[in-house]
Amino acid sequence: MNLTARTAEQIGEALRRTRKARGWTQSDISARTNLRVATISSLENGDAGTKLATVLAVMAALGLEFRLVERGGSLDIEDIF
Amino acid sequence: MNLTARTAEQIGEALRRTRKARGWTQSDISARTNLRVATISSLENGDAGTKLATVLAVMAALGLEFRLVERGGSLDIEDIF
DNA sequence: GTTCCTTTTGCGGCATAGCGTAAATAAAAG
DNA sequence: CTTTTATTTACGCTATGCCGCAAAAGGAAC
Repeated sequence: MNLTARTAEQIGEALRRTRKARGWTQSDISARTNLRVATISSLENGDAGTKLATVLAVMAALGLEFRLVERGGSLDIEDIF
Repeated sequence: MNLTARTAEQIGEALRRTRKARGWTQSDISARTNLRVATISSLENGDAGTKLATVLAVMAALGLEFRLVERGGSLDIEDIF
């Protein structure tokens, strides 16, 4: 899974793929975050107007965290081994 | 540098540290992003209401990108070598 | 002290996120 | 196919981001 993101579209895609990998629906995320399903939908579809708080809530629900890395920076160890 | 972030405060801190490491001012970022200095300030101080577009613009100006990784996930290769 | 640069805070304004609710599509299951 | 579930879109609403602009506060150097 490539979870590198420089755009809202890439973040939305990564969140949707992670959610599906967990076997969850947008409704499940909604229940865990108190965000509306419509808000999750908008985020997954790449709305750059989404608030940081919303992104972080969904990330937390999915068990994800951010790493801020240099563009073209070090590879993740799992990309090698 | 630990650039792992789960909160707006951690993202703001990481952005500020990266900016300083580049020897730049908030005004420099402002010029590169067309965001106000006040907006950069707010973001660096951990305002979770900041829009994703704003975060991404500052990240791009700093030459950074996101990686979405599992909490407690794989280490960055530079943490080993 | 003063000067200079940087960061933070405040104001009025416009644009829009996220809310509740609901309906309309889309996709999956039977 | 029909039924069920999932996702998207729309309405009116309140809250707030970001804007320009400005002033205040903080920090470093002299």
